[in-house]
This record gives sequence, structure tokens and C-alpha cells, in this order.
Amino acid sequence: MAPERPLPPMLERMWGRERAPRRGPRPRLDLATITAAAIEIADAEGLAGVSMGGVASRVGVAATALYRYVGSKEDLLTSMADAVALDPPEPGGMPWRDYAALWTRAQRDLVLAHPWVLEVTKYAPPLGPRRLLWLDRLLAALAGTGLDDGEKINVASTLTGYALTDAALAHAAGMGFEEHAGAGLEGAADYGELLAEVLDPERYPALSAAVHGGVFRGAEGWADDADFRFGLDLMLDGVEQLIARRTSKGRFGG
Amino acid sequence: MAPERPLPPMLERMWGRERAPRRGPRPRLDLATITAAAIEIADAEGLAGVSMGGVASRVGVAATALYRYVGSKEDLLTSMADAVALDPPEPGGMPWRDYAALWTRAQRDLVLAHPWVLEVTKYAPPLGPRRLLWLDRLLAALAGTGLDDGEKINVASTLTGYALTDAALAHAAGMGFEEHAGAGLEGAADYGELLAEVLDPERYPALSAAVHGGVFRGAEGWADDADFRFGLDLMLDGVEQLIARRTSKGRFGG
DNA sequence: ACCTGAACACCGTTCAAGT
DNA sequence: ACCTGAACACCGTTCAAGT
Repeated sequence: MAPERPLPPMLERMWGRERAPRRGPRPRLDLATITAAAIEIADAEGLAGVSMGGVASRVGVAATALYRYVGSKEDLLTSMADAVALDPPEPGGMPWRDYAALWTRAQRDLVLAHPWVLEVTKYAPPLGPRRLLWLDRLLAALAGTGLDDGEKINVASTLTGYALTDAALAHAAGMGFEEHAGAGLEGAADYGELLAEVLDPERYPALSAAVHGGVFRGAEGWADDADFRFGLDLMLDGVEQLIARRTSKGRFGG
Repeated sequence: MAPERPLPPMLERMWGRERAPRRGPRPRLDLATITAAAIEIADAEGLAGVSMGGVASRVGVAATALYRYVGSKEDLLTSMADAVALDPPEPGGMPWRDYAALWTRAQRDLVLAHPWVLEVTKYAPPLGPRRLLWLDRLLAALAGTGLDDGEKINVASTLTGYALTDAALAHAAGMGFEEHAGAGLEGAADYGELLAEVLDPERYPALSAAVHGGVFRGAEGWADDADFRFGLDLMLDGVEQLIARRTSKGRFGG
């Protein structure tokens, strides 16, 4: 009803709703510029390389000037996580299952291209313009399925979670276990070898058997693209079954 | 073959394999004590409250003494993430689906009890004794299903990812959007209200419709226990279908 | 061999002062 | 109104010195 409710300042800026300032010098920056600079640093040096001072000097300003545009470093990270998302693929007339697969894969690829997203994502519900656009498009693709809105939202968050988890695994596997989560694994050989070294077969019978059977000795490693499709199909099968249940009960119109 | 390969020092300590020191004063601490102190702080004040100095003073030692037991703060966080896991439920003779549901729910509850786990989990493959025990028990529960080891591992990581994602969502919903990811949402009312305020129905048609339809006006909120079961069943249905496929092809023995 | 204390380099954030 | 520069409180980590 009330159309002009005051939003939190950070949201105002993320949605480009800053009220034009009356007098004084014009601002030299905006949130988008600052965010883009921070993303460049994170892509090049990882999230640890992102400091307020570093971002500031990249946009040619004193560190403290950033606080005109950003409430805190946390704010900046939130903005980065939204801005790094490209536009979602368009559903067109695609069958829901094809689109959902495409949509999930695109999210996975995004994270693989910007691994620092894994450290930034606090799993907070999306509030930025790009992330919400992604959500909108999946809802649209599920329009003809007979699922209700709540179920659609649940499907979306389940798929997003899967994309994140799988990307994290693939990322970890690609690191060769040298730089692992700070666990001090410099030069450690292979995941499977480490497990074989460390596991007591009496206390870890099933896992030991799997390790000695060679589960972790795959060609490309154990988190390759086939693994991604495996889990994805598994979930989409579940969704499909749910849709079939809904449809057979005759809930078509709404 | 070579039984005494030198593991990274942090792993040695996590697995209690520290070689007994020859001479000099006996150590006053060990990794478990330090880790427990850090966990207590994180539970009470959040992860931001965990500093090397704080942990040190809690165990009665100078900050710099911790570096006898821990290579870095990252090491300590890794140890915390493993140590916080309780023992997994025992499969007994339970049907695989019941156990998988129990196992996933227990992981979700663990994260809800220690929300800082979400910030610490870099999604690195597990290497600690507790996390690997969890993995072992799920593999054991899936023993009779005809899935191969790789598939079982994939099921495990998919379910773990779901537990994390869902816990994060439930945690976020429980926060009432006051302290959200630093997005500056102090005093912001309701998630649905915020979306209604911010979304342009032309650019976000499907999502706008859902919002105005009241998806985010659930009784308990939109990330309650029913939602958890919804997604879980969805995935277990997928697993069940896969198992059915495997079984019907006659791959029983191995 | 373990622990301390001083020291280093760095960080996010504040605030008063300039324009 | 925007930006600067000095300053503050706090970090993780090192290193030489004690016992």
C-alpha cells in the first residue's frame, strides 16, 4: 500500500534507487564501480586479497571514502555476490526439465569461475537484482507443471544448494589438495592415499573398503562432470515424480 | 605399502598420532583442548568472536603459544569443524531410506545448533576422524542397495550439501532479517514485504506473482520443517529410482 | 621442548578537518 | 556533500629470549 517505504540504504543502492543529492560536489563513484573493482581483485587474488584499502586504491580514492557508498566491508561482499551473477538463461519454450538442468549448471559454472563466491555466500535468501532474476526465471519455467509456488521455491533452493555444493567439490578436487582449507596439506599426494593412510579399517569398515576398492582413483578425479549430472538427474527425477503425482490428481487450473 | 609416510602435521594431530616428545617440559595443552575452547567461544559469540588471543586466554596461555599446536588460525577452524560433529547415528538393520533421512536430518540439526559451521565449511572433502565416520556409516547403510561405491559417495555428498543449504535457509529465516549477511537490513520487516517493495513486475513477472500470492507469508515462515522434508523426499525418491534401475538390471552380487 | 613478551605488518572503521 | 589524513583498536604471526 505505502509505495515509498524507506528501504535499508544498502538495498536502495543495490537497486539503483539512490535519491539524487541536492548540492555539494558530485560523487565520483558509485556502488557498481566499487563492486566491480572488488570483484576483479577477488578473481585475481582470491577473497583474502580484497581489503578496503586495496579496493579504494584501485578506484583511485582513499580507503575511508568508500564508506560514503558502503556501510561496511560485509555490505561490499554482499554486493559482490549479487553483481557477479550474469543474466540467467531465458526459458523460451523449453521443457521445464531441460531448463532446470541448464539453470543449475549455469550456477555451478558461475561459482567455478569465481570460487570466492563459496566463501561469501552465507546462504542468505537473495535480495539483489541479479539473484532474484535467476529465481524469477526458474519459477517461470516451472509454470506449467502444476506445482504450487512454495514447491517451486523449494525446488529452486534445492537446486541452488546442489550447484554450490558440487562446485565446491569440483573446486576442491581441482586444487590437488595442496591448498586445502588451510588444513596444512602442502604436498599431500592424493585424497585416496591420505584416507588409506589414516583410516582404521575396524572403525571405518565401509569407507576403508571403498577406498581400497579405488573409488577415489578416477580418471579425472572424483568430482567430474559425470558426477554432477548424476546428482542433478537424481534430483530432477524426484521433481518429476512430484509433478506426476500432482498432475494425476487433476490439479491443472489452479 | 610404506606404512609410515609423513602426514601433514595438522592431520597427525587431528588423528591423535603425535609422536611422544623426548625431553624438555611436557606440553600443557593439546589440539582437542584448544579446539574445544574455540568451539565454546564460537557457540557463544559467533565466529567473529574467535580470535587467537581469545582462545589462548581461555586456555590460560599466551596467544603465541597456540602456534605450538596449530599451524595457523585456518588450521584451528578446520579442526573445529570436525570436532563439532558428534558420533553419527548407527544404521543397525534400518532400511537405507530411513537411515539416510535420519543421517541428513542429524547433519542439518548439527548446523542449526552451531551456525558458525556454515561460515567455516569451505566444502573441502572431509579429512577429520568425525566427518569420515559419518561418511562411513552412510556407506554402510547403502550396502545392500546395489549402488557402486562412487554412486554411494555421490549420494552422501548430495545429502550433505542439502543439509547445509537447508540449515542455512532455516537459520536465515529464524533471524527475522535483522542481522542479515551484513546487508544492512536492520529493522527490515518481512522478506516478502521487502521483495514486494523492490520488484518490478514487468522484469520479475513470475516472482512478483508468487510474492503477491503470499508464498512468503507462511505460518512458521517459509523454511520450516515441512520444507526440509519436502526437499529430502525429493532427493530420496531420486535415489530410490536409481536403486530400482540398478536392481532390475540384476546387479546384485558385485 | 615449551612458553613468553615484544614487535611487525596489516586491517576495518571513526572522526575532525578541509573543499 | 564529498573526500582526505590522522588516529584507534585490534588482528595473525614472527622471532629472540627465557626456563
